[in-house]
Amino acid sequence: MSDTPVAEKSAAEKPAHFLQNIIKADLSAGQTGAIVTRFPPEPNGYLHIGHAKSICLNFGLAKEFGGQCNLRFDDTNPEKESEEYVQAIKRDVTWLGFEWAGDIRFTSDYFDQLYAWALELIKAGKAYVCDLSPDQAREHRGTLKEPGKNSPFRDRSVEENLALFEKMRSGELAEGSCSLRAKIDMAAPNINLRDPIIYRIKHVAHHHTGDKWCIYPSYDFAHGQSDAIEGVTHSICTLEFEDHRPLYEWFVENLSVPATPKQYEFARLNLNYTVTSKRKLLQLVTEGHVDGWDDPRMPTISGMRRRGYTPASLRNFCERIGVTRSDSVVDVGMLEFCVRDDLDKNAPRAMCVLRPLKVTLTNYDAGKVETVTAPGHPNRADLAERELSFSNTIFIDVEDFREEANKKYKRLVIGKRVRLRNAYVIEADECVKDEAGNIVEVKARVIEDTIGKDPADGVKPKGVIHWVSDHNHIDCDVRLYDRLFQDENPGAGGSDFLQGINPANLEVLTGCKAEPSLASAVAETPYQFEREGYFCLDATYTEASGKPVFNRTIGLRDSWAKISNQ
RNA sequence: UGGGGUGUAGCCAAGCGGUAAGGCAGCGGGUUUUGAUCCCGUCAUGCGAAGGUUCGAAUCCUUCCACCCCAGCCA
Repeated sequence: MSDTPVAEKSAAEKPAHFLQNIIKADLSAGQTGAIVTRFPPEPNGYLHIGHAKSICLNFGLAKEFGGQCNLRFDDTNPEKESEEYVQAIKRDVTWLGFEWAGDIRFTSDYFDQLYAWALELIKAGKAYVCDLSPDQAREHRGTLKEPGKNSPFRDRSVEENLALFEKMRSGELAEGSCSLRAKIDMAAPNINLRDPIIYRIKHVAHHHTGDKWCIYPSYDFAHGQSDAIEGVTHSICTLEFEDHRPLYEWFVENLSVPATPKQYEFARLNLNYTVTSKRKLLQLVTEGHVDGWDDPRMPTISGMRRRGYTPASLRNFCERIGVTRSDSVVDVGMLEFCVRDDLDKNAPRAMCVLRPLKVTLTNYDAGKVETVTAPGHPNRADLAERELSFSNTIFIDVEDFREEANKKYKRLVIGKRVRLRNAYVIEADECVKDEAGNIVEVKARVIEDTIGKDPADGVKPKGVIHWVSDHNHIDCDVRLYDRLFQDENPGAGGSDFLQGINPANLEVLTGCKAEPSLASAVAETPYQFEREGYFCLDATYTEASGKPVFNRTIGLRDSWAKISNQ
């Protein structure tokens, strides 16, 4: 699946989006040689589905146009960042199927150069050390409608600024006591141009540079220059950075950078019934609403991987939703379609009875065991067949038996026949109940010579159900995941997004019975449990419980649910 | 008129002056040893609104409306 056994549709017929058009134009105008893009996450959390869109875009564009895409950690704020996140991000990008050009890059690798450029700005009279406190700086900044006021420290001499900046660097000054600002225009209608802070004091160790620095460049001062250092031609980010573009360009124009990268913005991905803000995801983890960043209910890449989503399905999803500049909210149904689409084509089939009901086949010899073979996939001859043991005691799902039912119900009913998938047709005679009236066993008969053929008497079964034999099966637990949120837009209108959590987002089933082929299941590799959905062995819970635990990736499309609910 | 953006079906999205692609969802039907898959059909007299230009406008012009982003020493 991750390596696309069934080819992903080529994008040949898909119309080009605006970034592809821009690149085509740049290329044909000789505007650029091979393009260079970059995926620049800050290592302050785990990657989620929204990042997947950015990853597919940046790496996809580089691949499509024969260029390269770098992986750069935008690590300018050590307070929130950590090595754990760096490792998780690398793993996720790789898992998604992408390979970055050369070594991993860190913005912090450029701190020396960035510092030199700050000096350059000071010497050119284009930056100054400002002693305003954060609160005072805010007051001077003005508002959205009113211009700001110049800082009283704006006209310090180059020499004084140089000396002060050196004091900032050497650690003599306290955090917040001053900052380095670019001297642009306090009356600019674009607030980002009102003398933005480009270096601040943080007496914090950095996960990558250790204690070397106690001043750190801001995002704005680091990003464009880092792009220039790496020769990035097309620096693609999300719409909220649109207002930063003039500043991005200001630095590129006013500094002796080796290249002139250009910034382009696209609309970030929004998915209904889920949240993708790092703050909210972090809260779900820290408050224990889920079991961790890789909980299968999380929209993180690691969560989706553990859930059984495949790299190809995620890539296909990102391809289908398109790339535009208009805000939109994609229906999760679209994601679910892509997951099912890939899994249906590639997942081997197996049978697993989630809620077992014993069926005794009264006309089948008690000691007899027959081996029946079943295809690995209904239309994939390349997937290995599996062997099933058929005996006189089997299990079917409680949902697949009723004492009586109308014609719409195509499963086992007393006096009626049903096909056991890959095996015999059986007919139910009676059921046994406990004192509480619960059905605990069904007694049925096997219709002779019906493996691979219809009953000789011409009475065909109405439906097909799955089963597992008592003689040979494995016991397992199954976790049925549903959407984490029941609200389409959790937290809408300023409400607490946690109120939108779906209380039924997980149902743990114990005592499930799976066919023997599942004993060799490998974690995170998908199976279709026929008539139930797609499942994969969990990567974490297995060892703890002693029994294998299967995660439901997603159920099959279920038109029966519509019929039975009406 | 603070600045910057965006409006095409329930959702995503093509279209760039020649008479509204495609996908998801939905609906109807067919095949089927998975109520799955697959296949067929159907789904905008309409492009945020109103005017205007034109033989012809989603595409050009004007005005208006709605929504999103920006006032971290976060990214």
